[in-house]
Amino acid sequence: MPAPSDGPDQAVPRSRRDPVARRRAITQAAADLLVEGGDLTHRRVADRAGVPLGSTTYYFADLGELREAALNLLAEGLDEAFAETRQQTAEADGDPDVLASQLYDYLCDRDRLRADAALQGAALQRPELRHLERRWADNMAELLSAWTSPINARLVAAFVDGVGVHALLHDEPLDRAALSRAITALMRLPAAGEEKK
Amino acid sequence: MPAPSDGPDQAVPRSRRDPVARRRAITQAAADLLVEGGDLTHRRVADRAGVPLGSTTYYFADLGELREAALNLLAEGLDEAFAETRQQTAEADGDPDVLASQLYDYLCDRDRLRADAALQGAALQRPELRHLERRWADNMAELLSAWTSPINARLVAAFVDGVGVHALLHDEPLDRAALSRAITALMRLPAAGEEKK
Amino acid sequence: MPAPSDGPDQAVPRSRRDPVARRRAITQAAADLLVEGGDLTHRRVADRAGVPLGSTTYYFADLGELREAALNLLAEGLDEAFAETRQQTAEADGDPDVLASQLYDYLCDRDRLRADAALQGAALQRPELRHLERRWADNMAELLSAWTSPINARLVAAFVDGVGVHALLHDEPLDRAALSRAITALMRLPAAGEEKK
Amino acid sequence: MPAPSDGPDQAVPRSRRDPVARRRAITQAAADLLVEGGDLTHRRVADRAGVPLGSTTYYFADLGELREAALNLLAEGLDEAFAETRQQTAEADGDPDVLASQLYDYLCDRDRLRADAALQGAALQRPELRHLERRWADNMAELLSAWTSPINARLVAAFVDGVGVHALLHDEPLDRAALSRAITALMRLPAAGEEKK
DNA sequence: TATGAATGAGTCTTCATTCAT
DNA sequence: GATGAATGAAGACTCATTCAT
Repeated sequence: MPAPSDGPDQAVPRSRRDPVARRRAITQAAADLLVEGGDLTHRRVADRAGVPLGSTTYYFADLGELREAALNLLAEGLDEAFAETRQQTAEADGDPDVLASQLYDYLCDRDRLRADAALQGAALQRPELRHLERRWADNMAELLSAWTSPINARLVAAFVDGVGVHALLHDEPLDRAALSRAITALMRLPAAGEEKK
Repeated sequence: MPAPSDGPDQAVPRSRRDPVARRRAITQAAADLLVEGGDLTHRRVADRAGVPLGSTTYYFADLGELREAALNLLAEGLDEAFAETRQQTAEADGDPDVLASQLYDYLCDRDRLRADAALQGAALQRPELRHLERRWADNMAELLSAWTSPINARLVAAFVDGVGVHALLHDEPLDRAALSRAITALMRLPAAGEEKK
Repeated sequence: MPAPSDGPDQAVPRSRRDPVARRRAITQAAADLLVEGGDLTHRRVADRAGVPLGSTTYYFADLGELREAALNLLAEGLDEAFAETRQQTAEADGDPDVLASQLYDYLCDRDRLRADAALQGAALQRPELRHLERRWADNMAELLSAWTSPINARLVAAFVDGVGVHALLHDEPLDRAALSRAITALMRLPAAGEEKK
Repeated sequence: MPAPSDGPDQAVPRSRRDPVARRRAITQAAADLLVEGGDLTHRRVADRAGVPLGSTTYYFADLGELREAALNLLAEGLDEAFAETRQQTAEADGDPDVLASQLYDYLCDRDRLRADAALQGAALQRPELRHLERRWADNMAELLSAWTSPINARLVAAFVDGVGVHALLHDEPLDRAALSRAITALMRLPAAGEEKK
């Protein structure tokens, strides 16, 4: 994925004596494991990453640190995806349908969904990791803040989260139109006081 | 819970000689542990339940079975709470505000929220346990089906789930009015085709 | 060592399903290791005791607890030897020569000396174990207190300790007469004030 | 210690490019660790000395060698202190009080005491290191040999060792007068044969 | 010459599970 | 029926040591 600036030399052993790549490989393997929902153990990570067991403890002081790095990687991946979404919605100049469409795409990407779920699970279980999940919520709120009130933005963010989990748990396909309608409705919710009329 | 329905027997040491109570105590302890987010181990369960270590393997073939029983207990607890909610909303004769109010109460009960999260986490991690979480969604859908379309019911269910997780992860208090508005809006969403006008 | 009350059955497996004996065997093995000066590890203890690795952690929560139990065993052994010494010196009705003789015997028993050194080493390295070593010093002081002032008793105790370590470190045999003279002299030391005459 | 006797060279980063200083820093760090009673590991030594991990194995073939060097350093330190003591006692022209006073000072210096204990512990545990501890005893014997018989000198040496350990293990302050009396008495012990009269 | 990366052996510890009693 | 003892597998982590650079 990163630009292969290997130069013209050999390109095979990859990661031997390349601390950055090695660390990354380990982190990535841990992230994969997390997404797949299995337990995170040094052994499993090492196997998955194709590195000797000792490497995992060489690069990370303890399993918690490794887990955090992996979750960070996941969060960064989501951030990137998010930046793209923002980019495209910005161009749409406030059309809720475009936003709904973007979110629909998000909800169809099960890998992303599972990454998010992993983040959420970690945050739920370990309070000290809550900031990772909150990042996502904040991103969402920020994205929406251009188009609706902060409070509505939060409702939409919660809604999308809920729908994401539902998508993972129930396998009936999502209905794009219904989703679009729901998002539009939530974004148009009146503020307190101006209820109804 | 401990109604002393011992019958005319002797004064036994409580739950000794009462396999059902013992099994229940173990299951409950496991459920508590699950809600608290700790690892589930025979030892911890036995300690928590105040029973000898051997009991946990005597009553449950293996840890998976014990976990499932505990999750079932959790699900039952939620079912019960749900039945109550349904009861009260039924009496309200279709007033969305009453429903919103009920859901608000649900979202304020962090224990319930955490039980739900535990269920969700288990379902997310182990596909064979998905039915447990789905139960909750089905309950929700059924409750709402009297008042809105099935599809909207699902949207509301997802929304409530999402808001629940948000409540656990972010600690700002929830705004009852906003929630009420959102639920009402989602329930009133037009079906496909009757869009807009 | 304990009376073999095995009954008429088999007498071989010894310690199978005999928690007391097993615990004792483990403790003894650890004590032996300590006396020999090697590192104390679960594996080594298990090997030495002829029990599976898991047993050592089953009977002792952690290595520290095992070490303490082993040191206690050592201390008890010393206590017993001490009781005997006291017994015999008591019968001697205050004859310093008898005391010196006893101490000489003590200093010739290298096993005892090494047990003492192990205790001392542990106490030196881990302040929380100092009470174990102090026990020995207190015993000594008490034994001597019948015959000399407390302060002289402490001097003698320290002297005996020092000679013990010397005996371990230097291998020339000890001179019984010199030792006897030294002890007698230390015990007869005048108290402060009555110096010389 | 860091007298900048760099000579006319350049301003190097301190000890970089100065193998001797580096080796010494490592040895010193190891000695400190030994005195503090902690485990001796390459990592800990490197950290303490502020040198890269590799240095510790670069300068010492293995940990045993490093340990021995550290113990040697400790022994040298004691030797130096000893030389001073000898110097001052020599000037005192045989006054036991002066000697007792010197020993008292020694016993009040807990750092020295702990260095000695470390040496003793090492010698007790590893026979091949016994010469290190013996050095101290020999020094002592030599110092005293001018004033008393060799055998009495050994008794005094053993006594001082014992008192040193006592000082470390029991925290009541030492009584200078008693100590002085004891040393004097031990030094004046008659040789075998001339007992009493 | 020097050093950070690397790794496999070995440490403590926890645990599910089995089983004798 | 019940339960405490027992144990081997596996987990986290530490480290001496080796070696590429």
